[in-house]
Amino acid sequence: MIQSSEHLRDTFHATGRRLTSQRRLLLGVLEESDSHLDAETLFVRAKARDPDISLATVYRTLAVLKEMGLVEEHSLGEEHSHYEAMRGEPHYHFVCLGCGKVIEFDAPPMKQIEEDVSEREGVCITDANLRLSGYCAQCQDTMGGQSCHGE
Amino acid sequence: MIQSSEHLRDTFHATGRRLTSQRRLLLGVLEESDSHLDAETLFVRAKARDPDISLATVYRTLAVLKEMGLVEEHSLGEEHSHYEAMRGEPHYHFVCLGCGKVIEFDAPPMKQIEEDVSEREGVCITDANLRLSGYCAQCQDTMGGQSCHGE
DNA sequence: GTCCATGCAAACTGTTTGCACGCGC
DNA sequence: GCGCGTGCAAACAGTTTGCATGGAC
Repeated sequence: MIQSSEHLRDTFHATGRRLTSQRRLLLGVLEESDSHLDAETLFVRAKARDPDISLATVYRTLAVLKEMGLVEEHSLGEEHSHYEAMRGEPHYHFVCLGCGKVIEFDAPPMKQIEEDVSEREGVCITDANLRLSGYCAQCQDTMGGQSCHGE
Repeated sequence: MIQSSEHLRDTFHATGRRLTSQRRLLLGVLEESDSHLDAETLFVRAKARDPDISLATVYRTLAVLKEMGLVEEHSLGEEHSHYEAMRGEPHYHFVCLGCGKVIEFDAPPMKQIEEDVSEREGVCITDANLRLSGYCAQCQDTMGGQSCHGE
């Protein structure tokens, strides 16, 4: 969901917010980085360009961007949150328990699951979060594959 | 995965661990409770029966039970973790953003998704975590349904 | 008797907040 | 200039850890 600078300003304006240099910087770092950043990493990378930016601003900005739908928050490693800039198509994550690598993928059958659940339970679904975990190809090699499945 | 007391002792023994009264108590509370408990709630309920139990023991025990596969950890409310006793069949969760209610459901198409991903990406999947969020039937009524979907 | 498990309190991590100043508009 | 956004430091919540004692086996 990368936007031109003017459009971006409007987007902020529309909700009574201001487009500050810090917010622009943080959005930039998020969009440049293909991977999923945690707040600390985002802070470090932003600080490299603006040494005065504070961690509190990172958290506050992430909250704002999330509220505006420009950024998504994930609990990938169970521990702390990771954030990524929205790029339109919904997608899900596979996390390698060996090396921490994250693979994104789409899963068309999810539509079906959502429909089933929302019909059967009478709920309305606004968000779907799917996280698979296991071992990536490299890690399986490294470990001799003994970690794959319980059997 | 409810076990008899003797079998339970063996299960602990097999990994060089001991079956203490606290561990038995915590497992009991987890199994009795149909819902998903956070550490604090589990602590309070356990404390009602054994006023001397400490929160640290709750956390240490949960870590052990998780490692033994007797208990599962979920990040349901994004904030802090929830735990539930394993009951065999895998299942997924819907969380109501309005009232926090959790609905469990099964989703057969998940099998297909797992196969697709593991084949396409060459990974081996050991765990699948699916969390849908939205609004339950009651909350939709209460709010006049204006919260359902973006449209 | 050995050694794991516990209780307690202090430490730690990730995140949030109060306040005075600064900057977008 | 008004008011949101910022930096800083302190507060906070959830979780972990060091240490001496207690209990399982």
